[in-house]
Amino acid sequence: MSSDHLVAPADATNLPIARLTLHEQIVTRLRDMVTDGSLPSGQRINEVAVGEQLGVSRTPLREALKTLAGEGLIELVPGRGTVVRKFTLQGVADALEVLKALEQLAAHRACAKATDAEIEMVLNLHRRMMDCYAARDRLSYFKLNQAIHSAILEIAGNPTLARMHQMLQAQMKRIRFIGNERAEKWAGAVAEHEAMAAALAARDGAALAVLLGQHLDNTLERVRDAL
Amino acid sequence: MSSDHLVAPADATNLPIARLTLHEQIVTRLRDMVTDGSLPSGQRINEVAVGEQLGVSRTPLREALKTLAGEGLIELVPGRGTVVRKFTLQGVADALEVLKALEQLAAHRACAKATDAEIEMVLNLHRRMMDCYAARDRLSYFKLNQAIHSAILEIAGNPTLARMHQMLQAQMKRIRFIGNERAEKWAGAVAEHEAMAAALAARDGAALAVLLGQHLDNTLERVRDAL
DNA sequence: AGACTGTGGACTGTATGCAGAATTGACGCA
DNA sequence: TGCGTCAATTCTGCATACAGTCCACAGTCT
Repeated sequence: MSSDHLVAPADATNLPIARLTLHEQIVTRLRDMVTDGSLPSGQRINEVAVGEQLGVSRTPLREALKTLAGEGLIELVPGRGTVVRKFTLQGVADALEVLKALEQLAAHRACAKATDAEIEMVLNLHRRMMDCYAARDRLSYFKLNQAIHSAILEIAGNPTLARMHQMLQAQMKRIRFIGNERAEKWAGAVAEHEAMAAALAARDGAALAVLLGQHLDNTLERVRDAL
Repeated sequence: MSSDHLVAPADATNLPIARLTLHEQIVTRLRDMVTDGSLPSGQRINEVAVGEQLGVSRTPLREALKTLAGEGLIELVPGRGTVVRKFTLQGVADALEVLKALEQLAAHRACAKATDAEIEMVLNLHRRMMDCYAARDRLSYFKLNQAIHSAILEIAGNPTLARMHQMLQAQMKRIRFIGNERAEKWAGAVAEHEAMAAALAARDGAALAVLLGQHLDNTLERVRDAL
């Protein structure tokens, strides 16, 4: 047997291979199902039905539901199971307010400590996002948008901050997704992103924080009638 | 039979009786066990052992562990179970930084919209806490301290904000508890609380935010050698 | 007719059982 | 003595089984 088999194949990274438990996989699947609407908000989740649909037993499914409840995506009603959380306008406003505080903190930190390579990476994401806007590719735009915000949070280098942000972002994902449907709203968001990219390139944390704040304030307006 | 038996006994409230699932009870028990140190940080959790200790089977216990993992109190290691999360100095600093952002947001909101009764309620907690300090009752002081911070978060009237704050506060609880052991540190914290109470009484959100920020910055120093 | 009560089915909450991965400790070897 | 290997044991991950709760519908009584 040639020793080639002992070295990593060409496409392998050196990262430890992902050891996903069933529980974790279910968590991400359910998160996606909430985002894409196959689990409508307010819907009661039937454990046996969803379990069969995903091909898993109730045990890991229930564990996943507990995790998602901790993230605030669903709610546990004792004796009556779980329902997908329903957002009121006020609830969204509240969440966006917290998101704003977190992202502004991240903005200051990120601008202060980002390497040139990291900034270039974000700007690259931004350019690709703009291409998607030009092509009116809403789904790709949306994913890159989230990636940019997450990247800034990563660069800030505060794992706790990143965790909290991800939780909130997951909650808002569904609503934001339906939010940018109207063309003029989308255009507005794009303009804001241009300004934010410029502030980041200039490492102007204060300016970036202000722009992020405005962006999120406007987000509330954009998603207003998506409820 | 006298109709007296049909009315509620003297000590009964009219609130719906708390329907706690086993899962929820286990969550709070485990949280306490992490705080009081009976589950030392870094310790690997043996499901059968802890299950027997609490008198529950592994299923609800595992569900509780998933919840706590979502809160960041413990970590799930695939194939190897769960361990109580270990904090580095940097990790605590990161968490306190986020806590600061959240509490400052809450400070502004709370000062803006609190009723007189709510402010009086917090000031009352504060006075009771000072009594505990005078009596050197560390445990009661500690609980009232947490209660004050939580109360301000409640008054802010943003459930999402309150949720995030509670998660972080739960993480820091253990460390803070060992933090105030030295008398001079305790005195410093007390002085800061006096100033914060005054700012709240004056409904000066900006001042309260600044004071909270300093308080948390100092908290980091106070807990520094508790790691 | 309307309201209340009892019963059956469905679903959640908890316990237990089983298979596979991980750890420990002994043993052999250098 | 130190290190690597391998087997036994322990523990986790998942599935299944059982028990208790909720809900809807039908029957009964006023």
